[in-house]
Amino acid sequence: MATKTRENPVAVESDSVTRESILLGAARLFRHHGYAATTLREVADAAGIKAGSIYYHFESKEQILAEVLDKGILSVIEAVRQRVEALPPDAKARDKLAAAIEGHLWGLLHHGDFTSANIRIYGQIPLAAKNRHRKIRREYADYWDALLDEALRRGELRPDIGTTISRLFVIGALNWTVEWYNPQKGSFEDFVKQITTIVFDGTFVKE
Amino acid sequence: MATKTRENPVAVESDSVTRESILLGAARLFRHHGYAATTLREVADAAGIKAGSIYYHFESKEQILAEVLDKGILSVIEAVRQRVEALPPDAKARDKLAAAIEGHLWGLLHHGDFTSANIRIYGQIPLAAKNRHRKIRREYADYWDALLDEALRRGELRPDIGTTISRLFVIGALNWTVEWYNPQKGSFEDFVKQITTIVFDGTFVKE
DNA sequence: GTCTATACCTCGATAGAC
DNA sequence: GTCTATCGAGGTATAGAC
Repeated sequence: MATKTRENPVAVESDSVTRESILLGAARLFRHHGYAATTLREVADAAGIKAGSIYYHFESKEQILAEVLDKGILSVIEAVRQRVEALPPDAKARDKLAAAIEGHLWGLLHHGDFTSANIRIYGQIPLAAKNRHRKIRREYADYWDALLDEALRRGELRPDIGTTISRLFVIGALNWTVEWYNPQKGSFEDFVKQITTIVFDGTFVKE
Repeated sequence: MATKTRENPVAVESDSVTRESILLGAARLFRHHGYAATTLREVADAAGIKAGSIYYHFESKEQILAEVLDKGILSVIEAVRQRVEALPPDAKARDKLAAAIEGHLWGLLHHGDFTSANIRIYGQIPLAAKNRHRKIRREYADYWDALLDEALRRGELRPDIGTTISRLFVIGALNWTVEWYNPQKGSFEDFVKQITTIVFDGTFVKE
């Protein structure tokens, strides 16, 4: 991930170890206590420094929030894109969506502090932070809508359910798994398989 | 809802208008800003009184939190029980679960500030508050597990997916609808029908 | 039952030494 | 690059008048 704060011509690197450590600690604290309840003294503590030192790396608490939110959604987007684009363009919609689901779950669950923080606190952050983050969320939603529209055109998706409601329901359901997924109760692969089955074919047996 | 703070023999009524107004305002503020970020001055403002006056009705901010959380989940539990128990005991599992889904969505979406506050902030509240609220959550989960187990025994539910994972996935997905449901885009009945279809039979057409 | 006034605490952020 | 010290603002909660 390249920095946004400086624009050096060569080898951009504001990613010091301390900086990353601040972000990770902040993500974990935001996830479990919320944004407002998390103090910069706690964040500093988690990173092994004192509160004042944070301001060498970040301009404000809100800037930390912005980067935590971005890291969360970008983890997911990157994993999804990677898997979907590995398929041939004419692959079946079912296979593309399965790849998207697997990618979404992988990014979500392998960066749990960032993704859970994003999901949990997005509805509660200052309006300015929300506005800044809205665009990337919109882009990710559009990506899914395109996948679902394609599936609908090919006759693979139920025509009696709108693609918008499908997308909202499915992404919401997937996102919430970060609240209850337990890696000790079976492999990630099995988990993905079960979730994908429910999303595609439901919980009931076919008649 | 009867009060918990007093135990009068007859006609328990600590539910003054002001008290209810404080709870509703607090629920809305908790929902949109989180628990820690919400100040008692704001809660008082929403109720049309001054901050100090809150302490005539509540012992502390945490007591307000506890009552908001309870109201949220109890709205849902009551609606679900009502609908399921209106069916004959030998009704098909599919019908019982449809009733449970409809009840869950009804309670959830008709008390949005309380239910959304509950869902959004549960992961972020002080540990003491979490411990106090855990029991009722467990009871509601057990209720669903019993419904799903019955459906499985009757051969209506997919045997290749555990009832625990089904319950976690379905309740999580239903809960998240409070974040995006828009009553202006179609009737509640249609909404329930579409959600129920996805949960039972999935998003794809049957082969 | 609600008010005003205030005690006491902790927050985000800044300044300047090292 | 991190520290200590501190500012001003705003938090929960309490006390006592009305």
